[in-house]
Amino acid sequence: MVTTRKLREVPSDHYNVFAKECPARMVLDRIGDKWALLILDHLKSGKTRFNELKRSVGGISQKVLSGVLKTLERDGLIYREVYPTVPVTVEYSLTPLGETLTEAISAVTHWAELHMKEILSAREAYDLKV
Amino acid sequence: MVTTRKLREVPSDHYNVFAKECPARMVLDRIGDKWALLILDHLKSGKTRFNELKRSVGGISQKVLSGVLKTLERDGLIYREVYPTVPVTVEYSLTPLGETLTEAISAVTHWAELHMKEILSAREAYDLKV
DNA sequence: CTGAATCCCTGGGGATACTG
DNA sequence: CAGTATCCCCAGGGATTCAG
Repeated sequence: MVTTRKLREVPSDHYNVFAKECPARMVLDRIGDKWALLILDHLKSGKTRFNELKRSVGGISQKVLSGVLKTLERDGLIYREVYPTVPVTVEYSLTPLGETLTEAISAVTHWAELHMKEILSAREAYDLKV
Repeated sequence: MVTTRKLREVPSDHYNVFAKECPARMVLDRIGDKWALLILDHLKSGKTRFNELKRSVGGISQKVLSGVLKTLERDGLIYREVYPTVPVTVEYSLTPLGETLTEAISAVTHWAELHMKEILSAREAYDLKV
């Protein structure tokens, strides 16, 4: 989620990108945070349980993991299945919608891999000048 | 930029997604924030000056705008051209690299427009159950 | 006009302890 | 096991002012 303090006056003649109705904003808010993409990526390899996810993502706190999972579930991107074993078992997995999203995202990650070096060298060049 | 407090122990047997070398992380950090995508999008329509950008984006402070522009320039995604007029004129525009990125991103924004309704109705359904 | 410098406040998210 | 509840810290970013 992106931080917005007060959301002051937004010129009314201009498409309000903060509105829920802005699709790009909506998706970016979902995948732009520190963890969501990673979780989605791990779920591509199949159903995964909470602690399993926690371990494989690495370095995420329980609070944050459960929070991210909740919003992803709310948006219909992942399933959450509870099995009444003892102790309880919960499995997360991608919904069809979630799968199409990971495919769309792969365009960006692919771009990233392809152009990483250019970015890195651009940074070097920039830092030298400064 | 994503917030990371201390970057504790990350299991060493696991690909460190926080490392600069993780391309996805790098790009997401660049476009995942509140403004970068918007700016990139506005720049698709051609060279734009600072205040022009500020107005058309709407609601962004000068400090933040100049900050985002700086990191985008540093990563080789936008050009910054200074004309020694008086008062000074500065024009920003996409580099070829920046253009390819906006194209990659469009896969996601297109997905967003396509599936927005599904997400919205998933939210409604979820909120009813809770 | 284009920023840089300052001050301030908020909420994301880390650590830890506790439940069903 | 799978979370919830608390506390706390700090970087992002808003508002405002100053400068080349």
